[in-house]
Amino acid sequence: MTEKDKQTEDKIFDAATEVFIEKGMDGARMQDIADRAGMNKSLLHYYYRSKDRLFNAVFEMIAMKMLKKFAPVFDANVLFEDKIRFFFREHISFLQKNPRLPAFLLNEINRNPSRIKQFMANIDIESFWMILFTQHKEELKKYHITRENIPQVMTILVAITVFPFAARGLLKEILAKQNLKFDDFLEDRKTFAADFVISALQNMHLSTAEDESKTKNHDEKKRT
Amino acid sequence: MTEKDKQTEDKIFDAATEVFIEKGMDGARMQDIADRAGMNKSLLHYYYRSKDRLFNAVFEMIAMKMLKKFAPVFDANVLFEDKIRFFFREHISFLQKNPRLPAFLLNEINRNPSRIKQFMANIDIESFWMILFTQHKEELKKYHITRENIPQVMTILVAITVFPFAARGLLKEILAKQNLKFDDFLEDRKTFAADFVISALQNMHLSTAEDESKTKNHDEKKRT
DNA sequence: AAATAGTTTAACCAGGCGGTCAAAATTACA
DNA sequence: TGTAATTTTGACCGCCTGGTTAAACTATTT
Repeated sequence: MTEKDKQTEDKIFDAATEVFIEKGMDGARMQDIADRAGMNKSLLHYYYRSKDRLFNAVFEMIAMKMLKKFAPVFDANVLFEDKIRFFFREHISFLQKNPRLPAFLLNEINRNPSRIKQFMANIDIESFWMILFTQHKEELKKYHITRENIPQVMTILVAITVFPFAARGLLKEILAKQNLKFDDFLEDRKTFAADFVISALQNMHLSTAEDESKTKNHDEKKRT
Repeated sequence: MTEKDKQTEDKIFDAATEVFIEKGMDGARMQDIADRAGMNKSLLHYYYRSKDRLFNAVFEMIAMKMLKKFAPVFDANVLFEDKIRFFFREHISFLQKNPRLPAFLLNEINRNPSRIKQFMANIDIESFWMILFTQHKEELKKYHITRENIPQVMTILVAITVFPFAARGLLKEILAKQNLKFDDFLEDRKTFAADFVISALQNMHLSTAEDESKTKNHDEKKRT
């Protein structure tokens, strides 16, 4: 009866995913998950042994789901600027369909940092930086982006897409006061963010002399 | 003995702040707070009645602490670009001293969205937009930033500063693989982020023709 | 059809939780 | 100093939690 097996096991998994995302590991209740799956609480333990193991299964699946979306960064023969446009368009679209994933992951990682290993076990960061740097060596040089600055830029990219979802409730409310809708905001953001970042990259060498020596200089001159 | 009163009440509050930031509302235990304050658990109820009220006091204080940092945005007679530099420098410095505040606030708001009111009760968003727009009308026009795009830009600013702290554990690990230290990353970010954003603003009109008509014209299929 | 193996259930723990309370200790006041 | 008021304590309570178990139920095999 493997058929029925998978059926109930999946029902548990799906219900657990819902509840864990909604309430978090600490706030979630096994009884709540059982109710939502429409079955007896003991079945959760029959298939997953403990709350911890059930949560880990859910966490692993969500982490993978999130990480998979970064794969296109490795595509060869694509201009850096096109990757940026593609990233913002696709990643924001993905998060529109899964708006609670960022907050879930960030919170659970902060709550239990040992899960970072679980999250990073499936990615090879070193080769990520390598591929990115070698694939776009010329373009990055043109932008005056040094090797040490790549993380700064990448963090800006991720921050711009992820943060609005992590602060979703707050941002919704703030936008509403200006008669703006969150969904319209996101739709605009797909292109605005790309234009913004590309504009910054193309022109950073004009507005700054990126020497460390300049760091604390307050008086700047008027622009051209 | 109002002196001793304040003393123990503050000890409770401080211990509660620690524990709530560390474990969150759901994960925090009254006994844990009492232990950390070095007193009997009943005293927490004597001074704060319930876990809920104690948490609310802590949440309110942290929300205010965070919001106060946005006040300089209202300063008159300061160039927009200088405000941006000031913002990144001061806000990142503030968060370096309070690195867990963003994750705490974001999580608790997501977990219980009704707290948004509590968070926003102390700020007047409408006049925030108004002041910002009128104070920097000329500069924003020069940047080709329309009224509707201001939230996009502001969200980018906040995202760039806050996200690294919300994803602190993860980012630390990622940077370590490139032999970079989180603190150095933040130090660099104070100036890099400012240069990046200002560069973007100064040159967006060059790289884009920001007509609304263009916004949705990418050769993709019609959206919903 | 009977025995076997796998699935689902209800009843039931032990421990931990937020919260209460009466008594003890301390302080304030006359 | 004596007494009233306040602060602090430990013992306690009812409830909820994750988890267990034996029995009931269902499907599979012979």
